[in-house]
Amino acid sequence: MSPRKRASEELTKDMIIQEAQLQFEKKNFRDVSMRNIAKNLGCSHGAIYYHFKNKADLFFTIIEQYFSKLNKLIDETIQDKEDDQTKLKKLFLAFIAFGLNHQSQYELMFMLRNEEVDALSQQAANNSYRKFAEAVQHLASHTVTVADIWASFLALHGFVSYYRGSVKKYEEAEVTAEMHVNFLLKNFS
Amino acid sequence: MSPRKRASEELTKDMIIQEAQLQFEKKNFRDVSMRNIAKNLGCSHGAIYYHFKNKADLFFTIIEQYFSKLNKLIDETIQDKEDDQTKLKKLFLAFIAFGLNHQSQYELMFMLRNEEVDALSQQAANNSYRKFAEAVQHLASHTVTVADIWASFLALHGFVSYYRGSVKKYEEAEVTAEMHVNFLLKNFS
DNA sequence: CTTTTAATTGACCAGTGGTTAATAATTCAG
DNA sequence: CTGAATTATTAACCACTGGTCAATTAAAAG
Repeated sequence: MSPRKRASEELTKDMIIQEAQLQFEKKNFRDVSMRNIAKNLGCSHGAIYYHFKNKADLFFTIIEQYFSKLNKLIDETIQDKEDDQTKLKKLFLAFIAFGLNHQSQYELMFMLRNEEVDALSQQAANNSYRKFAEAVQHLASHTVTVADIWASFLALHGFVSYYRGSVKKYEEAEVTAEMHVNFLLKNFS
Repeated sequence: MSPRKRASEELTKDMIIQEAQLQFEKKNFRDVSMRNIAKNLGCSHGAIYYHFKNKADLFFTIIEQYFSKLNKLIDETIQDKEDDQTKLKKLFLAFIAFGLNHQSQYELMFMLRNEEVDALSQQAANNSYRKFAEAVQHLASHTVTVADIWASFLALHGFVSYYRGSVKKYEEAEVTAEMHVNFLLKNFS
């Protein structure tokens, strides 16, 4: 009946992002469907494809904010007024907390390999890791090898990868997380 | 035309498992479709559902073998004729090698949470972990806490979780794997 | 006022896992 | 040996998925 809406009802990128983000907070990348986003926005799913190339494109746009969020988190941890050892511990725990409190996003950021937008996503992930690595280097008392930093990152990643799914929020895994981090910190003191 | 095949052409559980396994070696759980399995078997996909409750059921049947394989791997490592420290290192590397050489299977074993058959799969995973933990306990020179064993498992899991997707075979990540394991072993000597 | 451009729809494609009535081959019982 | 019960299979169907595209209409430009 109306292959174009009135100006007041027109769709914007922001509206789509907002709705997608809303659902993305409670559902996996795979469980959020373009069709359902469209339905909640009161438009056809085809309309979304006018604003975004594809699903990966839309969700990568969302994910970018979370990369920034993570980067900011790393920066903040370094600037804390505490001793380096404490800060290092906080950095590790903060990463885990981020991963477990943004599980759907973390999955897309560090677990899924998206054929399409992968290049961009990969770059952002590398960038975040670089920040992480610099922070560790800076906070570790003795000189640490890049290998050890990478190993500790993978270990944290392992924790998040495992507890996502068996836990809804970081708090539920807090105790175990601390033990995990203590294990890792033995190598940085 | 023929709602039942001649006895000689009848479908068996084994035939289905074989074909599914074949595809599962090269494709994800998600990328192997019941319909394609059926096509390659020359039957309709509905027929498979006569033999297996659903996709998860079929694939869990396959996965069971891989849990056994992993368990055997752990046992074999302990029985090696080497010093404990070497065996511990080999155990860690063997786990990584298993994960990276059976990526699709590893995903289903330790990464995906299957609503349906999850109880069984989870149990098998716990069982394998128990074996792993016992082996570590036995091989570690000093007494180690269960927390440390769990932490090291998660760290190995993190390595596999990361390198799956960026690597096709363990060999491609061998060097990095060794560094990762050395990092972990510092806590067990 | 007309033309151009931008945004939207809805039908469509090819694919997914899963269900089920109908049916034919096989097995079982008398 | 025959007829009934059982078993295995098919094909049509359901409700989804991501994605494309011609047609259409609102708005903007000339």
